[in-house]
This record gives sequence, structure tokens and C-alpha cells, in this order.
Amino acid sequence: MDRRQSILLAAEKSFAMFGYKATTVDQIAKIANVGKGTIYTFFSNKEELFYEIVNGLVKEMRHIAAEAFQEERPFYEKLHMALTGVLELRRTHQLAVKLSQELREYNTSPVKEALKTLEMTILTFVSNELEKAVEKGEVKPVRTDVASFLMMKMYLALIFDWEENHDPLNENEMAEVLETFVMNGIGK
Amino acid sequence: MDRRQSILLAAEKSFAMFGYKATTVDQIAKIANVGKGTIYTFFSNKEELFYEIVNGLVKEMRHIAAEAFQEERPFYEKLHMALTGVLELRRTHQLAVKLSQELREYNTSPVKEALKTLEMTILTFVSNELEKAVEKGEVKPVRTDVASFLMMKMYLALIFDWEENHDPLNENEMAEVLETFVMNGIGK
DNA sequence: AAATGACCATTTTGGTCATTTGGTCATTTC
DNA sequence: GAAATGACCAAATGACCAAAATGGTCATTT
Repeated sequence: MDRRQSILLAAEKSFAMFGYKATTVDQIAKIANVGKGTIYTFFSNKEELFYEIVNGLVKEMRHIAAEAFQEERPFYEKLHMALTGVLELRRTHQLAVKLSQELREYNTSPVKEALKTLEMTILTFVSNELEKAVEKGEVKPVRTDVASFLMMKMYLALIFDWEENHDPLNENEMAEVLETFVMNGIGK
Repeated sequence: MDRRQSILLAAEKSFAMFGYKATTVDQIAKIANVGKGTIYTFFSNKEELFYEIVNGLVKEMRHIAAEAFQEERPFYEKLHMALTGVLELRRTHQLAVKLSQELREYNTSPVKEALKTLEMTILTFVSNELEKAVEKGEVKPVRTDVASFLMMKMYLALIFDWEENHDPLNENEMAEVLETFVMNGIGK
């Protein structure tokens, strides 16, 4: 079996199980059935290997978002599908979950980078799509960078923070209030 | 001078300078020119004393928000003034700033509580005012709990997180995009 | 009756040192 | 001879422990 591939698989498994800090290169080598040195012929160090793994997640997210925006629908429906899809992955994917926990607990610096990358990926994607929508005249002209930032923050807040202090919302309740703020506002 | 008062003053100064963890009861006593035991005749322990101080901040915030909402203006203008005012205090008040730093660095648990209280205070206030506005017919009917949560999160995000990865916005740029999302949405 | 600080149990700190870790490279393998 | 390996090393980590500091109490003082 492809050695590089089995290293990546082993690393993904270990990072997802134990996080970045608690994963040792030795361990990855063991799981991958590979000498430790071999890892360093494919990756220059542990951190690079880690980013390679994270990059997989990034691609997965972009894929989900891209699929949502590919459909023939109103802008907001596509946006909603993309953001909920991407953030649901972010919320359930074992690696992503483990990394969030590690960040809270240890502030591991490469993990911070990684999660920031994930967020930036989503943001960039949304920002581009919003720009297209503005150009097509589907939505009002707005500062797309700020607007997409706010939209993502709203989704993040409802999906990740709401339940901290409130009873859970069902999908419809969430969708409804988000649509209000994004598309119509609460003004009369 | 009133002993209780001078203890509170000393505590506020010390918490604001060094944070909760790094402030010792001995130190407070020294600054207040008071025996350590005296502190325990007024406050049952360090934590309670701390909450007393935090409560001061809470009151200050409520005052700022209440003043904003007292004016005779459209709902959104009052909301904007209240939130920017309150969050500006939160962003500049030495104690609040120090506590945020302490939370990031040490996750000190009473500090976490305290900052959560601050956030809850703002949220409750906004929620109540929004409810009034809905009843008066000034804004659309919405789930006020979720709506106020989202509005606060938007303001928090723009005021505290935006500059992490972007060039600063001036007041007008901020106000403009926030008004769009709160009152009008980006839909045509 | 109110204030105090010496006192105590518990926690935190600072420093040491054995163990572990990321990374290298001389040797082995195919 | 190119690729793989694991023994090896310097650096980082964390278990350990003595010493210091801390929150809180209470017998004594004011």
C-alpha cells in the first residue's frame, strides 16, 4: 500500500483521536506500519503533516459549499444550505471537534492556526458568492467582506453558542430568524 | 472612611490591575489599609467580593443602555446607541479588559462566570427593549430571544473580532452594515 | 462589638531530573 | 542505489517535591 497515503490515514486517525499535541510521530509511524524516518521523507515535520490533514477538511468544506451554490435557486437558499452544511461538518467531524476541544483546553498554537484556516475558508467562499450575487443584482449592493463576515458570525453563533444558555432551536426556527436578519431585517 | 467602601475600592483597583487570580486577599487588605480579617466581616469570601465588584460594572452597563433607550427616537437608533455604548465600555473599561485577558490566558472560572454575567445582562436588556418595540409595532414580530441574541452577536463580532483579520472599520461603515442587517436585510 | 493579624490547612510555585519527543542520519533492505 | 528504517541525540516535557504563598479562621486586642 502507498506509504504516503497510509501515513496520512494514520495521522488523521491519531489527530482525530488524541489531538495534535498528544499525537506523537512515533505513534503515527506505528499505526501506519512505517518507520519513523519514513514520515520525514514525505513531510518535513509534524506540523506540515498536520496541515496536510487539515487541508483535507478544508477541501471537504469547499466541496460542500460549492455543491450548495451550484444549484439553481435564490441566493439565500443557497447560502443557507452552504453555511448549515459546512458548519454541520465543522460541528460533527471528529477531527474538527477534537481540535476545538484542544484549543479550549491547551491553546495549542498550530491548532489555533488550523481552525482559523477553516473559518477563513468559509468566509472567503461566502464572500465570493455574495459578490457574484451582488453583481447579478440578486441582492442589494453591500460591502461584501463585512456582510459575509456578519452572516457567518450569525450562523456560527446560532449553531455553536445558542445552546450554551438556551433551549435548542429546531431547524425551522433557526432558518426563519436567520432569513429574517439576512434578507429582510426586522424593520417594517 | 467607610471600611466596606475602601475595601471595595481597593479590590476593584487590584482586580483591574492584576486580575482575579493574581489578586490576593492580603493585598486588598494592604491597599485598603485594613486587617485581612475585616474583609471577611463584610464579604464571605474572595469570590463574593469579586462578584460585588463585577456587579458595579453590570450596573454601569445597564445605566448606559437605559439612557440610550430613554431617548425619543426610532428603535434602531436607540438599539445602536445602547449596544455601541455598552460594548465600548466593555472594550475599554480596565477591569473588563483585564478579565478578558485572564479568561483567555488562564480560563479562571469565576472570571468566566463574571463575563458571562456581563453578556447576559446586555442580552436581557436588549431582549426586553426589543419586546417592547415589537408590542408597539415598531418592528416586525420576531422571536425576541433569538433576535436579540443575534443582534448582540453581530455587534460583538464587529467590535471585537473584525480587527483580528481585517483592517479597522470606521464608525459609519460599521453602523451602516449593522443597520442593513438588523433593519433591512440584503434582500431586494 | 468591631477590628486585627498570627495561625493553619491547602494550594501554588520553582527547580530538578528522569523520561519522552521531534527530528537526523548511518545502516539496512529490496 | 534509492527508499526505508530505527538507534540515536538535543530539546522539550512533566512527574516530583520542598518551600513559599494563599484563603480563610479565630483568639486576642482595641
